[in-house]
Amino acid sequence: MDTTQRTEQQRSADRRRRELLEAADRVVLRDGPQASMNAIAAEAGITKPILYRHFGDKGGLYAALAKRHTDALLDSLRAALDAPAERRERVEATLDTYLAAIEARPQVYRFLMHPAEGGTAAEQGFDVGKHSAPLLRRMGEELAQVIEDRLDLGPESQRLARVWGHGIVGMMHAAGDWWLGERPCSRAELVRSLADLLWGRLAAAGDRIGGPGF
Amino acid sequence: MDTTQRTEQQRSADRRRRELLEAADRVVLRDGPQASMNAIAAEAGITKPILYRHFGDKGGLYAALAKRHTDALLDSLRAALDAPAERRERVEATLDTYLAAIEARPQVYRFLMHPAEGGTAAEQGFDVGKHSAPLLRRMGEELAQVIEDRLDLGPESQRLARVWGHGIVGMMHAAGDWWLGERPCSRAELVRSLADLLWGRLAAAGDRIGGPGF
DNA sequence: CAAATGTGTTACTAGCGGTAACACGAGTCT
DNA sequence: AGACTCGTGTTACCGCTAGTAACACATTTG
Repeated sequence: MDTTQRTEQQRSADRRRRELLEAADRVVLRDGPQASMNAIAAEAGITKPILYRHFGDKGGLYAALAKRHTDALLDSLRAALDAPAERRERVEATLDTYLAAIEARPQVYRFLMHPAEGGTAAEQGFDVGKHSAPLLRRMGEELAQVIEDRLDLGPESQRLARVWGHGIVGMMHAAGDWWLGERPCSRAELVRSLADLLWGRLAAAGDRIGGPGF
Repeated sequence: MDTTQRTEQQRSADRRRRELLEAADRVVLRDGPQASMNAIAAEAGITKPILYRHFGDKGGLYAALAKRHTDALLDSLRAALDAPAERRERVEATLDTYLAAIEARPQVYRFLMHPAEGGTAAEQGFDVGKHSAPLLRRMGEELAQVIEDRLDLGPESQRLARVWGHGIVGMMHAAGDWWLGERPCSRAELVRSLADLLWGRLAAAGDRIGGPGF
């Protein structure tokens, strides 16, 4: 029952845990989302059962690994969202922050986007704590909170903020994913185009000749 | 070399193929994206190798199954996009069509969106359909085409249209996914909120008290 | 000293995607 | 008729995966 014993051993366990996470990080960076538990264990210089003792199952390792990156990315996004600047500038900075992150480490973010997708049927029965689609949902909720806190949207503000939060995050994600694959333009151009979309240029645009009347 | 023989046998093969696809459809509707080849074969009353003879590998079966639903959904979306009405009405009709579809058969569309399922390493070698979501890409390209055809967006119209196509589709998808999970409001409310976002209400909204200056 | 605890191993299960080898039936060619 | 092809179906297998049991070693704690 000594606290000294517990803290000392726990400290060692935490250090190992961090080392294992870093090894997993390396493997995911190299092999992408298909990284196997065997490969991660080998990279860490150990064998599988240790991974399972530390993280329970693959979902646990995924969750721990995801938390690191989502927390880091969300911190960057919060900084961009909270910068003292015009709204348009803040929106563009936020978009650019996200796109720069996925551009720098595409494999990691592809890994983060795909939820658990377990092999066995254990996932389907009861998912008390792990059903969440982690990164996208968290970003959506976070953005929704910022929108609701800072914008005056009238009586439906709460619902509007949440819908917009998830919608904008989805827009950012899908456009970023497509852009990463095709690279049809520079990052700055993409940012400007998306901000234009959010700024109502879709509604303001004129019809082409032979337009919607037909 | 008779044409009659060939067409006869091919007709039979096509019929079997359709039957197998319908069995696969049933299993996916029941078991979700984790449906295994064994389960599909059992549902069809046969064994695995026949599936592989017809569809090559799991990706082929996925692609064939996906094509059916994507084509059907895209047809509905095109109809909504081409309706003779105001732009705002068309946008809302398109959003509502998509949301009604995913509401009616959530499992199918979850299957279509999350195909990647890291099986063996064989999948990694030749990636016919490895891209995260053919449905999202196709919808994005399709919408981009409609936007470019019908809107006058100035000199950068082509790039803008493609970015917006993928962005709007991503917005629709992410918001729909979140909405399906939480059901925080009615479908009509969601449609209106998203259309409001696209109509520039984000840019037009006023600041809250103690706003961005802090 | 002995008990407990974290670290590590080998060896295994069950299921997956995918494939070879073989067997049967129905039309076709000579 | 007999041989030949071709599509349909099987069983039995491969290599891989996630996950687990059983056992061994070191270290700290009572």
